[in-house]
Amino acid sequence: MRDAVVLADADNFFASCETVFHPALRGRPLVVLSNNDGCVVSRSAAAKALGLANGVPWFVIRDQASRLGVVARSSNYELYASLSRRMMILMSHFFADQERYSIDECFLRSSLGVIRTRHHAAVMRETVLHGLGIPVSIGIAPTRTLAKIVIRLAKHDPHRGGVATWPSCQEGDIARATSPSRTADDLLAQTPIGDVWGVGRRLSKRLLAAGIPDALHLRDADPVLIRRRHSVVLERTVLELRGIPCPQPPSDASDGRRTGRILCSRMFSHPLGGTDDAIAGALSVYAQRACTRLRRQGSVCSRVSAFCSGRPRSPSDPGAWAERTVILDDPSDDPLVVAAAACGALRGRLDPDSRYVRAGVMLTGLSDRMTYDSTLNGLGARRDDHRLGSVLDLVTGRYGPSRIGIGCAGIRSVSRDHDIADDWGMRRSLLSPRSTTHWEEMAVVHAV
DNA sequence: TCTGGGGTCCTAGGACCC
DNA sequence: TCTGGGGTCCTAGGACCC
Repeated sequence: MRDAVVLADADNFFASCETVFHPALRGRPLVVLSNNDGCVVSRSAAAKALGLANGVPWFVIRDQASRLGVVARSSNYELYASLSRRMMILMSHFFADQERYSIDECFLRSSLGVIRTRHHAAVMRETVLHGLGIPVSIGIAPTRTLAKIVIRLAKHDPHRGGVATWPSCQEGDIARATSPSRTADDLLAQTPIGDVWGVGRRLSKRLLAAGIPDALHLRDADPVLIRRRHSVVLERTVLELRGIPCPQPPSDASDGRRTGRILCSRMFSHPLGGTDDAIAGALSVYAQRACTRLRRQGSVCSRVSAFCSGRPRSPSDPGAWAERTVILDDPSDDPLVVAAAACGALRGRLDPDSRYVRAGVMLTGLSDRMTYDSTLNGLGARRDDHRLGSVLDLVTGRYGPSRIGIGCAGIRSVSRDHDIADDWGMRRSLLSPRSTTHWEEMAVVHAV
């Protein structure tokens, strides 16, 4: 008997999280906004029913939305990350080999057979709904790509109770999913090519032009030809659509798993001039955050890149852009070293007449700290810096990111609706309480 | 006036090595 | 005069994901 892929994906995750401690919001049109309250990134079912789209700038629809009684919230990352962790832990008890694919979805593996897998999945869904208040949809299929397709039925067909299984393996073994099935073909034919997992805008245009308008046509395309004309990635998608699993390496970096590079970048709450000291302050803060992630995954970096970009003034104007990479003499995870490198990288390279709207720090050339420490270079490098980083981590973990910092990122004023600084930091004017991560914002329950 | 952030993999091409 | 071949590693850029 073949194993089944179980895909669990929270419904409208950010919007659902907002209702957990505010049950009065349930059923109401609700949108969650990106950083700086920029654009819509999550919508409740009622907001979707009103025709509000994802990705729309908030200032464009604000008036219309308030007329329609839509509630808006700033992104409350602390709350979402905390609820995500709890949701993942709950689900990890039901099936093997959980892989957290993103903040709101995970893949699991079941060898229980189709009927028991469905039952188990339904219990898992109820457990998360009642234990956490987050609705989750579940797709069961022989491969990830098919699970991604069938989960749409779970989300949109209310008769399915939030769980959908790939047609043709309803009753029997998951392996039978590879045998021909009218309903499976119908489902593939109803899936536009751009909705297939791994096919983005560019690729779907090319495939449409090549006479492949939907998932069914892609499944029946010649894999060799697809590989030659497109890529080995798309060839794998063809095989997965045929029910043949093509394993992918784990992609998730949470829980300290290693990633290949670390990027920390943000838009400013308002444009900053090229001579503004605040830019160095921002780079220093981002460098320290990046170092925290670096230490969490037990790595050191050998390259520090800093960049700063301006807003285009016209469609033909690419906007101001400054970027430089510094190579460290000794790979490091020391916030002092990395912040100095990031700030130094752009010193004197910013245009005084330009207005900048975003800055970022990227760490690359990552290697395992223990392995590096044991090399000849590592033995020669100063290693007494670990303690500073660890202390920063401890203080930040306990008192929040605004209470301690080095250099330009030193003591800053603290306000709830500005992430770190009162000048350039993220604007979050519609932030809900961070009920699970901040004592002073804990939910209050009244007994009557 | 205002439009997110952080990852992944693949490919091509150059440097380098034996 | 004639000037190899096969491998690895690294990087930049493109496409995609949530």
